[in-house]
Amino acid sequence: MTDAPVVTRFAPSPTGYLHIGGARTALFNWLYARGRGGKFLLRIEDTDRARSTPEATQAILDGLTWLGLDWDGDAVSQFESAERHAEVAREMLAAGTAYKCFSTQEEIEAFREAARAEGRSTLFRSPWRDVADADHPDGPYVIRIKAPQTGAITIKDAVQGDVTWKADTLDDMVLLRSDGSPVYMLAVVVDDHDMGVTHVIRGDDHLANAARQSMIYTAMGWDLPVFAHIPLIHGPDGKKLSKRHGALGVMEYAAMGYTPAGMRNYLARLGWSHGDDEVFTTEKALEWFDLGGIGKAPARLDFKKMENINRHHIGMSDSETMLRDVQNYLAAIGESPLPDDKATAFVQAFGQMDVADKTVGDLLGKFAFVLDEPPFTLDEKAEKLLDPVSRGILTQLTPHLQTASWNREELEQTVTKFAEAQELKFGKLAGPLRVALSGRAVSPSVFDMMMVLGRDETLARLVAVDS
RNA sequence: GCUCCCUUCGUCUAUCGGUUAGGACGCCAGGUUUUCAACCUGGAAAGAGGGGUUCGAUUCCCCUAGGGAGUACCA
Repeated sequence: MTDAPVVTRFAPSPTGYLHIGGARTALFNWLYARGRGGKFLLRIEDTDRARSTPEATQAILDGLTWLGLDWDGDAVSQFESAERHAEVAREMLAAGTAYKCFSTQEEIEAFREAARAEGRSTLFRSPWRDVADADHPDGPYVIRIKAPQTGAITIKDAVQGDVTWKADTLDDMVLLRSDGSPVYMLAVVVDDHDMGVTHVIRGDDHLANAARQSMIYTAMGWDLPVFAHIPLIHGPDGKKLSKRHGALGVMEYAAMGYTPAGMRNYLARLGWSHGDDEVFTTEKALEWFDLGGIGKAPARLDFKKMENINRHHIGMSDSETMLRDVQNYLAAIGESPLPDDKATAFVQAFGQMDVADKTVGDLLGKFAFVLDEPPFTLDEKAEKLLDPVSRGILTQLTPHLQTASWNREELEQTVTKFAEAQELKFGKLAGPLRVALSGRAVSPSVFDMMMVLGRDETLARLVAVDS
């Protein structure tokens, strides 16, 4: 490892929400930089004016924020540096590493068609590459790089290893369009250089671009960053991610009840490994993450595993974090947040109980007994459990609880003894008791609920079912 | 078409020339239980195919097949 401070960046195009693949790319960059005391920058690649929207930019920022990935400084707009990009193209022109090309798009298209028809390479060879200024016509032109025509270009990739292209398979790409606007390939390189980016960690759909980009670095005499092209994420069916199966925005994952901590863990584990470690905190990920642990093959999304990881994180979560996740979850599904009193009740209850659910939604269901207001409306199952006979039995149980001291051991003893005295299996008693306390047929342990509810509320709920 | 990348249980992965190929999710069986879940025990389950190199290949090389990406005056 180098001693120079690490600078990474995440550079999304603001054409939609932050999807799961982008989120993972951002996470890898964040982990790498933050784990080494470096900087994590954000650059919005908004040079495609037609497709870029401020709403999308905001959605991406929101997604990153929800995931817990913070960036250094303000997100910068690539479009705003257009003048600087053009300046570099002109510098290259002056240095002779680029040239003006007056071929029209029609000419180029015609060339390519002919080449295709004859089975030749479709790489365009501009006739203007070596034409002297004096012989230039007075018309629109693009600036093209003078790509090397012999030899080979090798980029060292931290994930893919050395990747080599023969020079004759690379063409003189356009740097500056005829309207004077920079092309993406130029913009990224200039921005990455100007921002001091030391490590470019991005999807491997950019691997081929790296060869082209390296020519610009070389032409300008700039140091190349370390490249790390990570494989894309595929849907559960192994196909490229699409809206049909999981190319959802991260906020939709929030709405499904995944927590940021769970997502970070799952996403980190998808395509990266640290031995056999599966469930780990973000602190550990920061400590362990490195480029060498990234795999080369694309990984599929597995919701079952994601749920499992999420469950562990809900189990590990502290109350305050869990409350924040709950509030974000409610916002994501379009419901109003818990009001203060319920939030407090939730925090208290969560702190007292040892719970772990797959999703925040499931968790909330578990805490319905503390969040819902009695009297409860019972569903069919609950109604069945709380039949008149059961109500009568609960009424007999109440006085025993009245005199019990309120700790879990004694409560268990009291209830168990009572059941024995009534010649009832404990399960027979637990059912009605559960319904009385929670209004539902499914709930946490009845003793957990009694402890959380406290004596007064517990007794009140028992009395309420006495009819 | 051309260029480049990828390929270990169903899935995510470990292994960095010598292992009974390990773990996790999921699945199956059994156990536990106070509902749901969880939990415990056990089990089935993998090196795409073919050639090399080597005393020895999952591991290194080549070919094939199958995936993927790029090939723009898009990003």
